[in-house]
Amino acid sequence: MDEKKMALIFKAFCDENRIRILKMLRSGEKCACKMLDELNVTQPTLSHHMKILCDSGIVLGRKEGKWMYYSISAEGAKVAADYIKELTSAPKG
Amino acid sequence: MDEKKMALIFKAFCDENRIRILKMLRSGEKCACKMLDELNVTQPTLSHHMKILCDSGIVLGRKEGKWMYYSISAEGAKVAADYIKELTSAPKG
DNA sequence: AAAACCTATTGACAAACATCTATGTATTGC
DNA sequence: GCAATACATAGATGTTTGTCAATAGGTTTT
Repeated sequence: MDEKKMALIFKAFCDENRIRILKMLRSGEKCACKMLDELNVTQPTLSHHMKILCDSGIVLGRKEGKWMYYSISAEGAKVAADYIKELTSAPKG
Repeated sequence: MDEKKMALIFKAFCDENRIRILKMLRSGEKCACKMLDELNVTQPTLSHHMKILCDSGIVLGRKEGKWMYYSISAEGAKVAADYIKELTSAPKG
C-alpha cells in the first residue's frame, strides 16, 4: 500500500479527542449523542472526528432512525496493527 | 497514559514522508545523509521529521562523528502496537 | 402539520504543520 | 588553521487541521 493511504489510516490515532472517542468505543457500540455528552466539543466537531475515524476504516457507523451508532471495526483495527508491525520490523516478515 | 501523549506517539505514523523513512529503517540502522539521498526533501526537512520520530520514541538516534545514525526502537514499536490494541479491543484485555 | 430532536454540512478562523532558505554548530581532513 | 562536510536551528510561508456558529436534512413525537 502506498504511503499516503497508510498515513491517512494513522490520522485516526493522532488527535487527542479521537483517542478519547476510541476509548469510549472499546466497550462496544455507542450513540453519537451519548459520546457528545462525555466530550467537551460541539456536535459539528464530533461529527468531523467521526468522519475521519470512519474514513480511516477504524470505526463503523450505523444509522438507526435519527441516531448514529458507532463501533470499532475489528477488521480496520487489524489493518492498523499490521501496518505498525510492517513499518517497525524487518521486511519480508 | 493520557490521550495527549498517546496522540503524540502516533504522529510518527501520520505523515507520508515519515512512513517512507520508517520503511527505509526496517532493514536496519541508516545514516541521515543516505536517507536524504532517497527522499525528495531538503536536509532541514529531514531533520525535522527525524526529531518527530525520535520524540515519539519510535526511532533512536546515535551520533558518530559528524554522522547521525537512526534505527527503529523495538521498545517504541512495541509501545505503539500495544496502544493500537488497547484502543481497539475491549477494556481489561 | 408542527415542534423537537439528532446529525451532517458549510463557512470562518486560529493553531499546528510541512516545507523551504539562510544560518549556526560540530567534526573531519588537508 | 581552513575548507569541506553533516546535521541542527531559526525564520518565513503556504497548507492542513481542529474548532465553533449557523444552517440544512432527516426522523420522531405530539
